[in-house]
Amino acid sequence: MRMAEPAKISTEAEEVSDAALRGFIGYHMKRAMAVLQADLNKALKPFGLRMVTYSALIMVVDNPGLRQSQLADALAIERPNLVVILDELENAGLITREKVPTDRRDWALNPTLKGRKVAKEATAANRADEARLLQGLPEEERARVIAVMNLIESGRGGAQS
Amino acid sequence: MRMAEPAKISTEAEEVSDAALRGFIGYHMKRAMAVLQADLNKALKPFGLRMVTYSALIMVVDNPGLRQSQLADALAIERPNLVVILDELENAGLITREKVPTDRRDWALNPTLKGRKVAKEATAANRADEARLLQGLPEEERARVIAVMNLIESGRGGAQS
DNA sequence: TGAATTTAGGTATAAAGTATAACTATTATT
DNA sequence: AATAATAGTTATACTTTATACCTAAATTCA
Repeated sequence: MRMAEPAKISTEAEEVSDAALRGFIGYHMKRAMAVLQADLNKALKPFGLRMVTYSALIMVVDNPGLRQSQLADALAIERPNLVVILDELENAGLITREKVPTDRRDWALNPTLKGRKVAKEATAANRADEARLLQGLPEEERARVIAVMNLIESGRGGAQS
Repeated sequence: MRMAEPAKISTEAEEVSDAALRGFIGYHMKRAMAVLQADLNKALKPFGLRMVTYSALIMVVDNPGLRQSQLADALAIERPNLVVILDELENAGLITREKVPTDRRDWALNPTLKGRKVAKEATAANRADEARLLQGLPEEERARVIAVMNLIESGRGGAQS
């Protein structure tokens, strides 16, 4: 057997290719999410909202009276993390937390008038932003993508050990 | 004008609906990404890799000799954050950092034999995992989703202030 | 009933991801 | 030669996400 020669080491990489990674749908999703999230957060800034606080606000507007743990479940957020999000919305005067007489452990979440107004305006801004990002993608195509996202989401947790 | 009566406050939310949020493609993407990321990380654990370290390893295997800043650009990672990722791969014996004689500021990244082997195995695991998540989604549909992800990614940064 | 358990909201804390400023060594510019 | 620019790095901070634990209140059940 010959003496080991040093392995041929490339030291020039003219063209960097991510072709292998592009074979994965997750790679594309992660990159697209980064752009989308930065973009939406920019659109939400004028309303003093982030993506998470926007989502929470919309849920409170659409489901007045819901409890924090219901909201945490619905948004797949851990309860401790939801606390600061709701603090933020409450301090901004967008929602209220009110004791529930029938179960004094609970707090009912309700939107304020301002909360409803801001939710409406922020939703319009978000829609406009997403429409711009999708650049006239046909609705049918959009629905198809959403269906695949739901398919992925439903496949939760089945990885082999 | 009448005295303000307390607004009618709902305190029972039987069914929590996220219908409004489901109108946004970003909402579905975020939820799907959370599942996909947790799933892939589980699949990568046996190899001592995370999603980021896997991506970096694949890039080094496919582009031997590339520089750290090229890699940072390709993966859209900030240089300082890449350092610890490469430390991790180097400490695991999967890649090497070698001084480049022609420019002594540079470090050329190259995979070790073990790195190539692990990359191959981890890629197979990832592919299997993604296939399971997509549950036999036709290739054409998959390509369609990727095209939309690329469309979103290309729309970077145009939000109105 | 009273004791143990569960649940809701909250605090504290940690790990991971992401971003910026600034430093050293080296190379390029003028 | 002086200045500027670049590669890698360190330090740091902010955000996101996760876990353990605490209290008050309600529920279970023996």
